[in-house]
Amino acid sequence: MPKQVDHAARRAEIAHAALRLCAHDGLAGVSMGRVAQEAGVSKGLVQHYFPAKADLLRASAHLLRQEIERHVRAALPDAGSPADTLRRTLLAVVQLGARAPVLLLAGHAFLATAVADPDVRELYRAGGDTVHREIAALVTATASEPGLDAGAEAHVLLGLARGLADGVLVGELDVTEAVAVLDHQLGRIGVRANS
Amino acid sequence: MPKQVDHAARRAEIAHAALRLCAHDGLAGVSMGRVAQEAGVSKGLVQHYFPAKADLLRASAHLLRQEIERHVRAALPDAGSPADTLRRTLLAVVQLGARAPVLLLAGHAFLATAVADPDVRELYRAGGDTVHREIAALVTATASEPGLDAGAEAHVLLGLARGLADGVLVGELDVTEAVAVLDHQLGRIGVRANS
DNA sequence: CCCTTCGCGATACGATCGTATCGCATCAAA
DNA sequence: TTTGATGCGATACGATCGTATCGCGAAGGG
Repeated sequence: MPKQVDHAARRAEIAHAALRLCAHDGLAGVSMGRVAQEAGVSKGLVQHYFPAKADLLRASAHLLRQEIERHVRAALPDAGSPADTLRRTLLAVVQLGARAPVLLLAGHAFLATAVADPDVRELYRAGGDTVHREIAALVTATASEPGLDAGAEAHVLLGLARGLADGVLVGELDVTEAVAVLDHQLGRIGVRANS
Repeated sequence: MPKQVDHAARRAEIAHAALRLCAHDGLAGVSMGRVAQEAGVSKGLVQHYFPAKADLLRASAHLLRQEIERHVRAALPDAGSPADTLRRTLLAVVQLGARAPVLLLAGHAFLATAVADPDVRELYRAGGDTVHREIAALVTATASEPGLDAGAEAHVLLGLARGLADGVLVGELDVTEAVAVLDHQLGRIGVRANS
């Protein structure tokens, strides 16, 4: 057999470069040539790993989902109480707006393709569902208030966190305010800021 | 004087066509030629009213803001109590995801340009601020719970509404669920669904 | 009735797009 | 060391991009 390279790693590198461009200029700024330049490789190489542009975009969307998940999970190094885990998870989402605007922006840019491309659409739906289930489980585990509808609360918290992240992104409010608002809402279902 | 036409109307028509394309394919799908085709005019005409593409995009962003405002205000034909107004306003935001996905999608597509272009960025920030102020005023006017932080509540409600709209958009939940979640949260600050 | 002035279509241009194709190193197997 | 499959760069091509420029038709004032 001839030369062997880490196929997956190269693909990820290129897709990552595409995400960076996407965050900076939107999907409009993503072209094969620019991705190659951003990744520091030749245009031919990009073509080698992604025969068509659609392949590259799909791969980028999948990578994006992984990256967001990684970012959120990275905020939970030491798992404390369920209440703590819940709060830290939501905080991580809110902080996406400030710490990883790249991911948020790319996520928004892909929304348009999500309504057109069934694959990407399913990616969004499934991703959202998974997070919602996890949040709901944490709400149930916390359960300091009786008679709480965990599913509804999860939707409130998740929707709120995402809305706040966008608000932070456009400078409508800063992270401190957003965190305060989130804690305010968390307080209502019995989750206090300190641990 | 030679021929006279409604300059502003033509500009609006063209910008509207751009928004439609933007919602369908994202900003990547907006080109001078396609906008002309979508608007049913010649490419030269588009160029006549918008010398550069950036002009067209800026105008589209401004039109988008107006359209969203119009959509929300259209949901308040008969102004009832402040509580009713508050609920209907937020409902209108949530229903953007189902009834006018074009506007939501275009809004997301422009987010990337909002972080780059100071003009568009200010558009987003100012728009968000205005809505927030109005919501906060309505919360204050409703005020069935004592000791409520109207600003924080407004952020919760607005963030939630936007997050829910996105959720509806990608099919994560349907409008009925989203409305139920919104009403659930509204109930907490003393706003009931019936009037 | 002519003539100026503006609205608008048509065409042209270089740049860049996505994609196809070719050719040359490179390295494992024989 | 020969060999052949493979990684990857280079080049080419038509389409489409954004923009510049020209010219005709129309319409109202002289």
